[in-house]
Amino acid sequence: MSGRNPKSGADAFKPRRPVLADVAKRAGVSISLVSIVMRGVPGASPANRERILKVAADLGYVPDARARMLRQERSHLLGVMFGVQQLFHADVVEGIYAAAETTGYEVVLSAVTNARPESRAVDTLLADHCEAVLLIGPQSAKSWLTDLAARLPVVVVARSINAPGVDAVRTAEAKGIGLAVDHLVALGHSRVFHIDGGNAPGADQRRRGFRAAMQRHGLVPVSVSGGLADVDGAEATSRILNGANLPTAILAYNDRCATGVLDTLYRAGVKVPAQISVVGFDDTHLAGLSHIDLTTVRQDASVMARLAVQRAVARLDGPEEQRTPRDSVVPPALVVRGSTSRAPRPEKAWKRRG
Amino acid sequence: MSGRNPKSGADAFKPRRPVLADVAKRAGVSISLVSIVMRGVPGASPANRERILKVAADLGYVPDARARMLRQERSHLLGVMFGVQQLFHADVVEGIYAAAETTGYEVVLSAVTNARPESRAVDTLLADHCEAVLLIGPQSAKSWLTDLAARLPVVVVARSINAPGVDAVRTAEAKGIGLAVDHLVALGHSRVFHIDGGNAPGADQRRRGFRAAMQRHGLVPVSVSGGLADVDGAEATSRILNGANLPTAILAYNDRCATGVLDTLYRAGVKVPAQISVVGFDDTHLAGLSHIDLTTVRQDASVMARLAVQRAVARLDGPEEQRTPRDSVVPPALVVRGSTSRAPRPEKAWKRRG
DNA sequence: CTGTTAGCGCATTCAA
DNA sequence: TTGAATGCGCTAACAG
Repeated sequence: MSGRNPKSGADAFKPRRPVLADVAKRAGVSISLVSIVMRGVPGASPANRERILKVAADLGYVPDARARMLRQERSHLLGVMFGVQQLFHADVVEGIYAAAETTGYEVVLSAVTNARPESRAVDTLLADHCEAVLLIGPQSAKSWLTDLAARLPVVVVARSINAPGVDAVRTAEAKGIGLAVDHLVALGHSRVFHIDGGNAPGADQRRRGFRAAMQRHGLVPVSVSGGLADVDGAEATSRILNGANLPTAILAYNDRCATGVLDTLYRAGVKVPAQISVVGFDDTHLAGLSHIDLTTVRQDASVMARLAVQRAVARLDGPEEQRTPRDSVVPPALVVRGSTSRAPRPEKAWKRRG
Repeated sequence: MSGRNPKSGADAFKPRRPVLADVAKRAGVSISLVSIVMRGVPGASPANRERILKVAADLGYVPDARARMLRQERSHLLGVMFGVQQLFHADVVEGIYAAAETTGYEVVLSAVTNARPESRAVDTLLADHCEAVLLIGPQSAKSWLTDLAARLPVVVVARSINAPGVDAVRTAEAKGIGLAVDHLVALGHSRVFHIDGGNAPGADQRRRGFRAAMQRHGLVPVSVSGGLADVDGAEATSRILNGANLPTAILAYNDRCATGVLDTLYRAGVKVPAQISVVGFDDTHLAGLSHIDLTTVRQDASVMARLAVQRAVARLDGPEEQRTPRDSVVPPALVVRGSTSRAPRPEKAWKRRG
């Protein structure tokens, strides 16, 4: 009970969090020695090291990231912008953490939500002194990305973008759609519709890829405007069902959109895949659920994440020839599940009721 | 072109990011005036304010969060730990951002992944000087939470915990399970099994709630060990199907687990809900997909998020009587969908094949 | 191996 | 309304 803090009068004040000096005083050494120990760099005797670590633990000392980074020339921080509700983004984020582990960089997350636009998300990343930012599926204008890229290395993941100064890691979207079309054509389908993603990441590439693949097979490509949510897929499907021309297969912009398609077909009493085959994109966890059991084009999130981190680190620390932005294209793969089957014979094809 | 940086010799150096002093020099005013303007506090003439803001924008000045927070007594940061793959957590995170918006606190995210345990996630939050932490569905030991709560306000969301010093915002789990049991009993079910969540958040409460509800109806509660992933639900269902005693309804720990249940039943040729009814928990986006169409117990993520933020802020800034931790219980609601129906007549009940 | 010193960018007294 | 000085907690360079 002796030797307590001899500060004047007041008895109950908020317990300040311990700092380097507190640890030093308690251990009877200098501040810089404690700093050396906390950073794990050589320069302290084993005995002191052990004792200081013990004192620090006792006090509950946690290094102050703010002060540490303020002092250091570099932050070694990678900023990641992602959509908190996006299944595919979650896969990429997980991969980014794993990939960053071995690089000496820390990851800082910034979420995009309904109430939090991309610009806000990135501003906090900048304020935090991230050295590079990885943007997952950004929707912002190209010019905005270009401006951002003038300030620090920007790696765009899962959006096909051709903006100067911006690194991109993307799936070969057109090729992926091509795989899906080839698969359907091999199953005898000829009336294949594409429900596109509107302005969503990669939507344009997928639309083009669809057109090219269909034409390659001598078929007529029909694209219907959709979006990235299930409601978009549902609405588009309703429009299709109300139209004159009916497909035997639907290629949705992504898995989530495809669930909306399945939904609407199911409610309309259309059998999948007997009457209409459905293909998604992404191979999110959703697609594998056996009640959905969706044939889909797989984007490899962990490979994309690894490449994205590699690119960011190369831009920052790599040799000169690695410091310029580039495109990294990851090959997609078709995952065949139960939502596709041989095209129905014309006379057995689905007819509108009533 | 006069008055350029008079630094010696070198011509091409890395473009340092602008700081307060750069803006001040360019605008021909003092640093502190720029500071006043950037913080938006009174003390500058409208003319100056406008000009300074313009210069700052031109230079691409972004306040340095590290330095700002180092200087300030308080960080006004709320740390949020969440599982990046958890659908329900995403809903809560979104709600937390929305709720924090009006409080003057910023949100800092820290993800838990396979390779990143909760302790690491929280350590970064502490290093960042968060004033309080909101932990979504933490799995860590109670003692760890108690220790943490000794350092700063801790709000646990979606886990029923009775740890001293810890705030909790949770659903009335037992009541939710009770609603599900009541629903099933009203449909004539008597052989109801519960696939539990093992050690997962709330699992124990749900198990107890199940037992109590069944006994209230004079029925025998059967609990089977499960978990929070779909594979857990699938495995448990296999065991059930191989057992001697067959249920007419299964209550899964959560929606994700329930999809595993549906999956396995589907593969085994068991019709849902004709032969077995299935109920989930959470009402994640998953449950509403019509191909899953799962009757489930809804946890209101946005209400929970709002309460959690309120509690954190009250602990930090509230009047004295608000500064002690407490439990906030959110009522659940049953969402009836297509995975439940009237119990099959005994003679029509599902029989094992072969 | 250890302690001393300076300064990162900013907010904040206090003077002018 | 403005400007000069101080220090937040820490690291880095140097001196003992």
